[in-house]
Amino acid sequence: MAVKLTEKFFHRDALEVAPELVGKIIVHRLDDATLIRERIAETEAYRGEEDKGCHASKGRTKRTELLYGESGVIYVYLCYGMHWLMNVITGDIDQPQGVLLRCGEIHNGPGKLTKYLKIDGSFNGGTFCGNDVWIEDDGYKPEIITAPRVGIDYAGDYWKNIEWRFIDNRK
DNA sequence: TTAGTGATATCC
DNA sequence: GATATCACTAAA
Repeated sequence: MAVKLTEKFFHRDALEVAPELVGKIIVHRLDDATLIRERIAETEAYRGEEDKGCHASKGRTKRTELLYGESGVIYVYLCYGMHWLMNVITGDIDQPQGVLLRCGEIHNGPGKLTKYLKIDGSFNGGTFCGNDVWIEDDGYKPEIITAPRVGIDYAGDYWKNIEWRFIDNRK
């Protein structure tokens, strides 16, 4: 019994959505109808302009515009010229918040996750509520542990240590 | 540990 | 137009 998540699921606070996304299954349907599935093992919440780890903390730009937009939107970001990091936008319009899908159960690391799922920049601005990429709930209830987010050393002690990273403890 | 990679933002 | 930055990975 796999239930496809709808816009309603994403239209909540990032801090509610992020832990609930752990254990869900992301599905990508290719042109030839092949389904690529991977269970999400780790997410991170990014929330608001005051969150120094969030791209939107530097202000609203063309790049971060999506963060302010509709929930359920896919925000794909090219990092270090090679790796696509995949986010889902949550919350209300004009609130820059989202959840980074940091890694899957099989393929650890955000770069590997998107590579396996064949996600790239062409998905930026898409939606998880469409027919190409979506997220399923098959009833799996992971044991979730929290941890400080990674890769935001520049964000200062407060934001650096806040535990907005959610990991499936089964890993 | 370090090199490589490219879009973005920020500085001229 | 130029440069500094960056939520990473692979190779060594």
